[in-house]
Amino acid sequence: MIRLVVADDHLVVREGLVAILATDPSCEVVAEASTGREAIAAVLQHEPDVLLLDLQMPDIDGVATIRALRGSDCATRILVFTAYDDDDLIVDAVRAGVDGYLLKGTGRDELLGAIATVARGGKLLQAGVATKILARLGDPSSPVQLTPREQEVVELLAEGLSNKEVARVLGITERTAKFHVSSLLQKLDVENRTEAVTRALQLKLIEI
Amino acid sequence: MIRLVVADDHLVVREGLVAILATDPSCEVVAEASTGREAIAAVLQHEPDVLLLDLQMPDIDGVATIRALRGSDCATRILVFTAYDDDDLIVDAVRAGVDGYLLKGTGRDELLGAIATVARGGKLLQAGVATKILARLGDPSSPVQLTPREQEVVELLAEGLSNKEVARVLGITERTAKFHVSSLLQKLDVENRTEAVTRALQLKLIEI
DNA sequence: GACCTACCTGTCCAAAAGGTCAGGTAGCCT
DNA sequence: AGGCTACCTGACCTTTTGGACAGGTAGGTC
Repeated sequence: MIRLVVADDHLVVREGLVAILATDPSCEVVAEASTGREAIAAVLQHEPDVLLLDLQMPDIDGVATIRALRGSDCATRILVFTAYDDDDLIVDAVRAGVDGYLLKGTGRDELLGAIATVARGGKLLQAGVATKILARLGDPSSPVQLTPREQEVVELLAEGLSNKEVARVLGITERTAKFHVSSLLQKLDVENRTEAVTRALQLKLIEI
Repeated sequence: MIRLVVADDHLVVREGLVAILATDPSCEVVAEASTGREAIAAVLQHEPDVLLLDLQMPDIDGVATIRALRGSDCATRILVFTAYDDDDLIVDAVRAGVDGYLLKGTGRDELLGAIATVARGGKLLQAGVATKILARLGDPSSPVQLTPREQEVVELLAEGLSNKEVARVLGITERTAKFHVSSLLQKLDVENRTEAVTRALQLKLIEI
């Protein structure tokens, strides 16, 4: 018998998971949680075999929940079940130590199979997810590594600051600000600050 | 008795909705669909009272599904149930003629109440959704309306093109390109082309 | 000490950017 | 016809930008 805790902030998703799990006599949902905090409390209290966890939740988000549980001594396996196929989140979650990563839309058999797998101590990545991970780690196509200063500068560029303004904000001379901008243009392989901002956004170096 | 069709590409969500609806003896799910095409076919075949519809689906997306059904003569009420609280999608869906808009995470009572409301012919917008609609329509805080030419120019700016390059691409003089850039800076209320790109991205005038 | 990186600064210069003032055309609407 | 918008162009100006030199410091590693 596999004991589970289901954590998702959406009632409908929780109900759906519970309904599907109810069709498998070897599964038993011992608790439900709608926030990260509730999920942590439920896991520590019930010590289930598997935690089915959404990444998006109020108060404590999924990744933080994973880190908190991994920091405790509980042996519960964590199976992420989320709508997000965002690269960064997947990488973060996997780094935080999940045992499996499923995308919402997963079918009944795949879901039950995944639960059985991680309950046995196995690891599991869906095909699409694995592809993203490998694409990120295996093929460092754009390992653009900015220095802390360059990071600050590119963020200010996105806000439309001139070299002079950047210099004032950072407490350096305009000449040095220009130096950092030039470094950025080189690293990002672009010809002007406007394109640098676009490229930085594409590479997710900055957000707006 | 309210007859429903449930359309969502995620099995878990469909199961969740069905499970919740099963607790209400006045509701009956007559069909499920996992794509827009299936949803249209199911509605035309069963002519349910209410269609519970997700906006994100393979083949035909939710908004297109709504338009297709509104174009037919079926009297089925459409209740959108989606994870997206994206402003544009909500506005599009409401414009396409939905009878209600619920966000995933809606509770049991609210869901059943909403279904009963639209089945009676009522309209329904969740508080959060209504706020977004009003914010968009009632308070035209930034009704930045670019001319076709300005739209072209701002897209080229995002690619890092200089005025001279913009002029060459558009077949105009550099002076005219500068004119359009100046117009953009005014409309977007910014001081330089770099900030103009950032602002245009924030306003979703362009994509990268 | 030699070496590396990150960081900072200077001078000189050509190009680009952006504003101001002053025009032009074409199409559409009342 | 008059008014409107979108679009295009010119001359002139100041500021900004970005590159090409050529250096400096501080902290860390080998």
